[in-house]
Amino acid sequence: MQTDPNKIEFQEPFARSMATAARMWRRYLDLRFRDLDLSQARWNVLFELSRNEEVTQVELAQCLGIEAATLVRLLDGLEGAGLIERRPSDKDRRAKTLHLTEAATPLIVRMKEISGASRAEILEGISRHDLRIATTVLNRIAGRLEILNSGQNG
Amino acid sequence: MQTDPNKIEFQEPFARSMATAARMWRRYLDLRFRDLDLSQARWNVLFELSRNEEVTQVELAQCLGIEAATLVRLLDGLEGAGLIERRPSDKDRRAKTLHLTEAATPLIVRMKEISGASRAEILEGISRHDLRIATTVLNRIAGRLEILNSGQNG
DNA sequence: CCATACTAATTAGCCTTACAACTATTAGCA
DNA sequence: TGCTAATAGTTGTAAGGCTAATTAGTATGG
Repeated sequence: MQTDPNKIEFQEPFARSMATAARMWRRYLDLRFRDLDLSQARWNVLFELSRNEEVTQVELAQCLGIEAATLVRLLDGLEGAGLIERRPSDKDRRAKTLHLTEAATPLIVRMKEISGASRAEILEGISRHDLRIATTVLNRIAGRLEILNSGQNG
Repeated sequence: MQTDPNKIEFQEPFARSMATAARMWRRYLDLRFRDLDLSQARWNVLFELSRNEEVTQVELAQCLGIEAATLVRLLDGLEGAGLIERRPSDKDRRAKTLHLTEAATPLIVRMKEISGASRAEILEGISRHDLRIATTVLNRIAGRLEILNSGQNG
């Protein structure tokens, strides 16, 4: 570690804060979504799908930054609830393309409201400037971790 | 929502980045700790305990920002691995105080090295200034969420 | 063309986390 | 003092995330 030692004392608190904030954020959203019988994880799937339909599972997992195996169960739940459909791809018989159902659209509107309101509530009082810096930092970290993780696995 | 609409477009990307970065960070640490048969979650417990022994489970859960019920299982694992002990409190017969064993100390040294090195690796190239702003933002969020969550539950 | 390597989706099994319900104990108040 | 409310720890159950392994299908190299 030839890193500037002055920096190290900032790194540990950062890591803790990030982990805690992320956990609590999810918890809060799960709470807010409970009336709709949905969770933050499922909401993310629906939201991503609403921006980008016809994708395959692998592609969607990539967008969401989760493993394909994790996505399978989320999709099982959403399919069981009648919110999405899996259709066989006509290009590749292994693959399935994902589609929102009619039932999903009003729900997505409602969820957008809730998640937007929650975000505003949680982030209230934080300046645009700071939020943008924080976002940049987090993006950079995610990018770095993607390299590091893929370096170990593949 | 009478929030400045200009801000909203920054909020959604922030939330996504935070969730993704936190997930990937945990994943990377779990990978790095695998040789030691430990996980990021257990490491956090040991680390917090090394700074603050003799606490009860409720107190420790508070420090870590997790539920007491969640901590129980983590402690079960650590106790099974011979790294901690639960002793009955002499002040309150319901409570137990937590203590590291001899076996834990060399492991903690090793884990501190690994987690420090990982942090440096992941955060490399991010300026102290930005990191501090990001930390402040995340801390503020955690504080806000604590209020919001407790407001719903208790 | 066929054997081999890769890829898409799934399943099984594990860990971390949460909530709810339960037991034992303590604290408060009437 | 004795009843009631709160608190410490535990257990049950469920969801989300991961890896590893399986199955089916595609691509590639000889």
